[in-house]
Amino acid sequence: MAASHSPNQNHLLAALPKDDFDRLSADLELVPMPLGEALYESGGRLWHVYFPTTSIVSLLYVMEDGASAEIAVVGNEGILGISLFMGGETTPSRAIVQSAGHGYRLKAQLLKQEFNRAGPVMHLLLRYTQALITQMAQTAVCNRHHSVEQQLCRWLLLSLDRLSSSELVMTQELIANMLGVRREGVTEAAGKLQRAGLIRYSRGRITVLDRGGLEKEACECYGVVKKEFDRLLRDVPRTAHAQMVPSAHA
Amino acid sequence: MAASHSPNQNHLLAALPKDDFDRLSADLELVPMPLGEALYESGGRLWHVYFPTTSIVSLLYVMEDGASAEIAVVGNEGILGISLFMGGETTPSRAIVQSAGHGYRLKAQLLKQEFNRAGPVMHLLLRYTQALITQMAQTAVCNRHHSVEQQLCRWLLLSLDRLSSSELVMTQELIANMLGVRREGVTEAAGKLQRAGLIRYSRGRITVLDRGGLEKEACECYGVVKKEFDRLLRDVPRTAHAQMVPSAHA
DNA sequence: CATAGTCTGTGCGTCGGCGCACACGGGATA
DNA sequence: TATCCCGTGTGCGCCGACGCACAGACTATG
Repeated sequence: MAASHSPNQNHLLAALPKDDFDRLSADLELVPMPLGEALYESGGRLWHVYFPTTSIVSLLYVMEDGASAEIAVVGNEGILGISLFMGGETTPSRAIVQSAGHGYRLKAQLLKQEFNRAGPVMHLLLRYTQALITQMAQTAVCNRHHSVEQQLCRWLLLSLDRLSSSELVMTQELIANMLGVRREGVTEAAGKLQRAGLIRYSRGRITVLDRGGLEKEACECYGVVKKEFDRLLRDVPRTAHAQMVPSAHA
Repeated sequence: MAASHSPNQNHLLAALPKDDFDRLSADLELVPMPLGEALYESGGRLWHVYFPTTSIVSLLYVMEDGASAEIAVVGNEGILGISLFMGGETTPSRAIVQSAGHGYRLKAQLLKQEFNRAGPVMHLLLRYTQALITQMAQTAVCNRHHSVEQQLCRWLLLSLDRLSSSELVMTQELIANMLGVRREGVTEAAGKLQRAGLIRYSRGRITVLDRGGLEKEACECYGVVKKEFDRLLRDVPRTAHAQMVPSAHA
């Protein structure tokens, strides 16, 4: 598919003031982000930051015994690699592409320079980080108190918000890994949602039929996080820079 | 007790370059932080930031139905009110004093000014925030996968690290609220630890007898977080400013 | 010393999630 | 078309945590 790509598809990039954006745009590199790719490994160095456009990436913590849990999800609203400008040179989490698509990447050094100008770019990045923190915290509470079914709803909604379509390409096994629960638990919860007419799925394709219904089934965690993202990133000007980066892809 | 107080007891303050510290020191106000006090309410505005010295504060998320969970703990290694400089004017979490003591507070406006100088103070605060993020993320995973007993051990160790003594003043009921579990669950876990000779307690006083033993019982989460804090805040110069703020307290 | 209030111990029944095992079936491949 | 594999459905037994109820036991207070 020769769909047109533009950095504007990423909300953070789109929100940059024109001159900041212009300075960076030549160095933005369009990259495909295939399902399952690991952008960062736990403890690894950060060579690039990524601005997803049509992909979704999960931040995972993996434990010694192999058990894992998603602590946040990043899509076209955000950026991957915050620990770069927060000060640690490495990231403690894994970043795994959870929904294939594209994104723009930027050399770590360049983003750092930009951040250190201490201007609008910095403040935008910090606000986004604040929103991400909220998501992590809410995930912690959700893990403590809510049922697999509620969490599945929350997770589907978070993914939906970051995609243009209402179909997710995603096996139950993968979802289980993200949520840190059993695959069978997901099967059961998903079955319930399907019988209720909220979703339909088969072999790795999930279609959301009734978004409102999902929201009612989900725990409050989804709403809290969404509201905070909206609040923190709402009043940033959606500049929508006119020019397109010469999309140097296959 | 006329114990001497000094801003140096807070690691972040102690790590400030001398001239930055000097600029702030006159505005640092020593305040008592009694057990149970709420420094921030969820959604409230931040009028001050706090640098605990001898107290410990928990960041809690409280849900609609009243259930709660601690997402991070802040003691003399840190600062409360990070959302101030991250960009949100409000904080989404409650901050409750979990262990009584003292701390220094600073008017929000002043810290913001300092942060906006975009110098060492800013970088120190961002590094600390990065460490805090790690703690939150690890808490999320811990909530998902670990038993009440393991989490209790982790929690005791985190508290211990932030106190000079090995005695915590803390009822099981309170601990249960922090961990987001049943009080009876804490009773059971604590009983087990006591029978194993790791701790001793009665009516709100917990004495840690065998720290090494606790570390063995705890899940890896404690170690991961501690290591990351050490890594991120290790190489900050512990300047230990000579002068004392005229401690204007009762 | 008596009393009240708080903190801790303990014993239920219940339930959600886990780990395991295996059956079914659609899609791709040969 | 025959075969294999992967994704999904389902049925166990098990265990940890929950909710509830109540019994000691220590402390503070008058």
